[in-house]
Amino acid sequence: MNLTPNLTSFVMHFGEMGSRWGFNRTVGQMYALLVISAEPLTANDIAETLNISRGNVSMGLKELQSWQLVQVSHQPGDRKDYFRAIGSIWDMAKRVMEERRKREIDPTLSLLRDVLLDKPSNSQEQHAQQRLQEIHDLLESVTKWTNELQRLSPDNLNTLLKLSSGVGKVLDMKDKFIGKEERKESR
Amino acid sequence: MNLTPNLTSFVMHFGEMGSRWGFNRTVGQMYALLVISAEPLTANDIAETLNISRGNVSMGLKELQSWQLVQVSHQPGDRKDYFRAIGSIWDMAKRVMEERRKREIDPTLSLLRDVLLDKPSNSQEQHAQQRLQEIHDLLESVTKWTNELQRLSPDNLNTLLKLSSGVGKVLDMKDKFIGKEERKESR
DNA sequence: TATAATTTTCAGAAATTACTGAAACTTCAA
DNA sequence: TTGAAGTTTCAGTAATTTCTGAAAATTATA
Repeated sequence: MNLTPNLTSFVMHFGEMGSRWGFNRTVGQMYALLVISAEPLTANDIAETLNISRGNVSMGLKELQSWQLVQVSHQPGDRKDYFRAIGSIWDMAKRVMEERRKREIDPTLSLLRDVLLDKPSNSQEQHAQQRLQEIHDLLESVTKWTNELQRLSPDNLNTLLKLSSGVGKVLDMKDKFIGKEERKESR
Repeated sequence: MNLTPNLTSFVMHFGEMGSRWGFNRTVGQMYALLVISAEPLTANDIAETLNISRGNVSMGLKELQSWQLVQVSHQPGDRKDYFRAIGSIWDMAKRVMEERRKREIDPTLSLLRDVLLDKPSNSQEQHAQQRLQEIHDLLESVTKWTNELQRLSPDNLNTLLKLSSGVGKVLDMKDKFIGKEERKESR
């Protein structure tokens, strides 16, 4: 397959950025390619278009599948595997959020929990634990948020994102609302 | 300086995670060390405690300063530089968010803007641009959100984080509320 | 200004990570 | 079964990143 210069530069750029997003250059390129492609592609299409080895493509696709960012599909009467990027932009965003949480936050959270179980044995530990507790609490809140976001419908996600300049407003709403809800519930 | 086993394991863990968070192992360890330390440390303290070379510490501290995560300070009558992690957990969280946005989102956003300026020259580009437009819009919203979050006081950030499980509720109510607010404002 | 204390730089070594391509494996159809 | 079409694996190599340590630079003090 041949890409226009414009699209090539996007694909290459995504490769460069790849490392900052947690996968390597070629995986980034492969994903970009799949995202912009109207049709599903075979591993060979990808290897050719990007000029990388067939073996590398196989490994890269495995990685992308582990992120649940690409899906295999098949064409009738053709036994090759065809790959495409999963669903909507929201699906992608959710998956990336989820995977990064798993890789970047969960392990630390679990270590922190362990460390915080021990009683501090001296003033150095005493002080350290205070900081670690703060980090723990923050990460735990972030985790809750991402869980919550996972559950929202695309519609609500959209609303929430567009609401940005209204974070202040959201906070205001919360007071009134939560207040109301709680009063209602406790009645 | 000597760390208890517990703290050592935290520092080492932070090193391992470092790469997932955008800096290398030793930079991660250095930061962890500074975060849990009650007193500011000299570059030599750090090199000794972590068993890494003085030169490496110097480069690492530069990196951490570029993230604005550590500050230099001085002790009267001592010309050594002392380093400490910046302020509160919120300061840290904000800085990390900000830096990651700069490194992970901004460059892509700017490339996307460029690519989207060109009129699609064929149906391949046509389709690609649609997807790119979606990605662009999403990233732009995320950017706005992070800007908004930067401005919030620790108090409000706290409230917002704690709100997580209520996001759904708030969104449901949103229509009524935004309606109400706007009516109020336009009066 | 000289020198001692401290920090930074950077060339090369070490460690890590990514990539290739040929061989092994799997799957399907005849 | 056999073999053709396709995929995966993985040992070895290439590329990249990180780290060291000695030399250069900086800064304060006498």
